[in-house]
Amino acid sequence: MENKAAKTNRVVLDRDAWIKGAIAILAEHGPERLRVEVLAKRLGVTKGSFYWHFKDRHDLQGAVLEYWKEGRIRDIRKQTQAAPGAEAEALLHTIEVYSSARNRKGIAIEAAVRDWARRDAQAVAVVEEVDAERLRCAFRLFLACGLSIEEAQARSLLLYAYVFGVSLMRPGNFAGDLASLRTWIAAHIAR
Amino acid sequence: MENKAAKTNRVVLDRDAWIKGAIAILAEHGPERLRVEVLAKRLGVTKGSFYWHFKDRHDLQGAVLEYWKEGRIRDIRKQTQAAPGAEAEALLHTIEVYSSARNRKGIAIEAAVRDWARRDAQAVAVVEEVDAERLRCAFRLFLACGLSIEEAQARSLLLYAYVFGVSLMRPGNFAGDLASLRTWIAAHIAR
DNA sequence: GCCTTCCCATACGCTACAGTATGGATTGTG
DNA sequence: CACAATCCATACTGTAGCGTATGGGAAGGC
Repeated sequence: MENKAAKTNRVVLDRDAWIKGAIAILAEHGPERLRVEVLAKRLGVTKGSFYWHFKDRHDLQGAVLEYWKEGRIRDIRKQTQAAPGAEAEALLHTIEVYSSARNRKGIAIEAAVRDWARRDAQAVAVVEEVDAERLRCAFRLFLACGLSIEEAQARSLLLYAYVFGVSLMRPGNFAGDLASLRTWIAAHIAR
Repeated sequence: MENKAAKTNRVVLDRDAWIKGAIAILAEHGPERLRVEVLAKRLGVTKGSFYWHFKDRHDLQGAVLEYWKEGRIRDIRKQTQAAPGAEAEALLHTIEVYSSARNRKGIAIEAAVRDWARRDAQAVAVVEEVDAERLRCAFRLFLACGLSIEEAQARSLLLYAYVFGVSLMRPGNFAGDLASLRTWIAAHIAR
């Protein structure tokens, strides 16, 4: 028979599908709520399937962290690559991309992993690697803009910390025109 | 008998003791791990005591949030009060106090509450009130330094976001002399 | 067609907690 | 001393979730 996928609708998953589902739960409910049975129900299977693909819950957690780390490192490298002479623009672009709220799910995952890292050594290691890579990328851009090593370090740390801060706070009704504030700040950091 | 408190060592608690114990758990293990029985064991009693002081777990959570909010608002007002002409110093002092890692437990609680606010409406309200008050306090200082309303808003947002960011990331071995970087950044924000 | 491999379902025991019911001990008050 | 109020312990039910054991259906190799 050539038409096979018609009748039973049997769901067949691979490790990657489990990891992506796990990350969705991570974004919505945090690392503490990442439960095997809940995830299985979300994917339309039972946990009998889970324990085929993973040794236990901890196995899944490690895979999720690794997956997230790879993606973040790929992303920051892509965002900060700049043609010679265009480093200043790349800096502003990076600030814009990472501090804007349009990437809501990404920010939620980021916050969840960071929260996770307050109680799990493996998560700590992953977060530190990602932090280090992002700082290096920003640092290189500032250096290419002609700044001294010290100032490049200081500005990249300021940039990174600021971007994190805004993503975690709730400016609410503090200022009428938040966008123009952001523009001012980005210029002040990157100048 | 006049000497009574000798034998049984009976532990007697009030609502406040439960709240403080709850905050300790919050700092160490996060809001998700704030469980009635665990807290009771930590305090050396059973949950029979808990349900005398509190209606249920949610009742405790609300009390914890309220307690935290009051403390944070008191603290930021105290830290940002400045004699006329000393506002610039007060700004640097505020940055120093809130971004230094010496207040580790306070930062842990802060992070836990903020994490909590990603899933609980009541926590959201509390965090927003605290954020607003802190932004107002910084804003007033910048205004007193002679800045325009717009720039005062931008700088207070930058200050606040930066302070948050550093408290949540792990600079690790990024820079040799982190302290001097911080000094540079503080000056750059407050200047 | 048959058998092995792959992938998932079902059923089970176990632990951690939330909340309730009830009784016991201590303290204050007349 | 008697008695009520206060505060905690014990025992119970019910739910959520982890991990395991085992069986069953689907797909491909022979």
